[in-house]
Amino acid sequence: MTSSRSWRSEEVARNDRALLRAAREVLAVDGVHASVASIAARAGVGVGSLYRRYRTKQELFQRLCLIALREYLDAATEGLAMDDPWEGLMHYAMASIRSGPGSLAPVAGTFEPTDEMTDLAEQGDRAVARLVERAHQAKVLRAGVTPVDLELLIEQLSKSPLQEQLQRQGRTELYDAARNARERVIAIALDGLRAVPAGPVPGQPPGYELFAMRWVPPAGGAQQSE
Amino acid sequence: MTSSRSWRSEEVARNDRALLRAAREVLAVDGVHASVASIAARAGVGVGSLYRRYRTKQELFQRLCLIALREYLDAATEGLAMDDPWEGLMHYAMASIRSGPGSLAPVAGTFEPTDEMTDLAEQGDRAVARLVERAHQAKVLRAGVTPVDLELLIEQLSKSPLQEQLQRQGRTELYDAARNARERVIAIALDGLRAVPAGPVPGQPPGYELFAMRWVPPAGGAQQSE
DNA sequence: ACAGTTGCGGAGTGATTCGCTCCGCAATTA
DNA sequence: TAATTGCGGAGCGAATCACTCCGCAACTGT
Repeated sequence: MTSSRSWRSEEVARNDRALLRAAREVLAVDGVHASVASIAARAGVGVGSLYRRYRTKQELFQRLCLIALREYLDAATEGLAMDDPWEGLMHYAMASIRSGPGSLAPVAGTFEPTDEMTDLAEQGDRAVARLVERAHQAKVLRAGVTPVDLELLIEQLSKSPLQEQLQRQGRTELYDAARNARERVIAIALDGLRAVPAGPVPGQPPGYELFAMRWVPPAGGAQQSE
Repeated sequence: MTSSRSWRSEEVARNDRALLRAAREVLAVDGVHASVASIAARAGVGVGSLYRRYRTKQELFQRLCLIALREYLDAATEGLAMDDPWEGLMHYAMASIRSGPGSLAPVAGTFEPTDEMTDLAEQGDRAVARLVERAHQAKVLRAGVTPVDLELLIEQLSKSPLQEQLQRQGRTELYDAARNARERVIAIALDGLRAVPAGPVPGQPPGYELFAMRWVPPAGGAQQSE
């Protein structure tokens, strides 16, 4: 069961990645009530394959949190490794938003964290504190902003209600527009952290259909998962 | 349990308000899967009272959306009535965040909107467009920001993952700190819309316990609803 | 004082969905 | 061809869902 030469082990790994990605997406949309069936369906595997890898639903979520914490720490240390204080801070923020600790918020507090998890969290917090302090000393970060402010802002930006609704309704034709719009919103919000005025808003101005579509039920009838 | 000196009509109105408020809160936390039982419990009434006022769960949600749309339009027109373009814009943004159209996003698209709803939405959109245009002409709004950018930013800020988790775990002692922290985050993010640099971050710097508590399960054992 | 009215809380109900198990099957190996 | 291995998903008991119904308390008219 360890390392077999060349078998379908690569498909196994691929399935596992798909499973983790699907779990994070479904968790972001459905919250705590996310069902294992929908996770497996989104990953394109059967529930049997899910339960062969994770003995229970909670075990899968724990693994997810552990991975997110690792990405969180990595993002912070990478940011610290950068020379420019502001760029380092933004690297951390962007990566942290992307890895989505915010989307894991519904799971938080539902199980006792392992020692490894608390350890990773502490290391990450220390790195972020240094990141913030460095940016303050360079006068590029707005005065008064604390690490907690930054983390809460990141969490606030982690979710994407618009993209969630789009994928819930299966309107794939608007995915690109939604992603562009989301990047603009994130850029605007993060620029509120700047001590100096920001440049122009990046990307294309979003079309109006993104906002207008929200209230009308989907045409095709494709709702929920698959 | 119900002790009122005069006739119950005032209790009826009070129950109705509590019902609507509870519905919005539960909807924000649980999404589409919010159960009527949890809504009634949070409002402090029985499910029977809920169903006497709203024939079905969807009818309650529709009423909720209608109210949110009205508040949305009111906020925009009030903002337009103000003399200062930036203050008017911020008044709209704050009020819109508070009334929480973003927390209604999960319901959006699950039913056909009534004529009154589309009408309110169109009026509101026009008012917001004027609000944005006026702010641009006064050079107080960052160049390139469109009404859709603004609305999506507002939606992004409408949810409060931290407060949701706190109330899910029943940690009432941190409510004030969480509200303060949330106001700071909102202020920071909205300042990203400014053309000119912003002042200091309002409120007290948030304590670290707000972020540290997230991963440990609640001590008392009070979880979920009730 | 007392029958009538009104709105209340929540136990009960059938249908649905949940997490999870188990098994037939196809693909791979020897 | 026989053995092995991981796969998808039907199926299971338990839990939860939206919703109904009824006994009860608060209040009114006479």
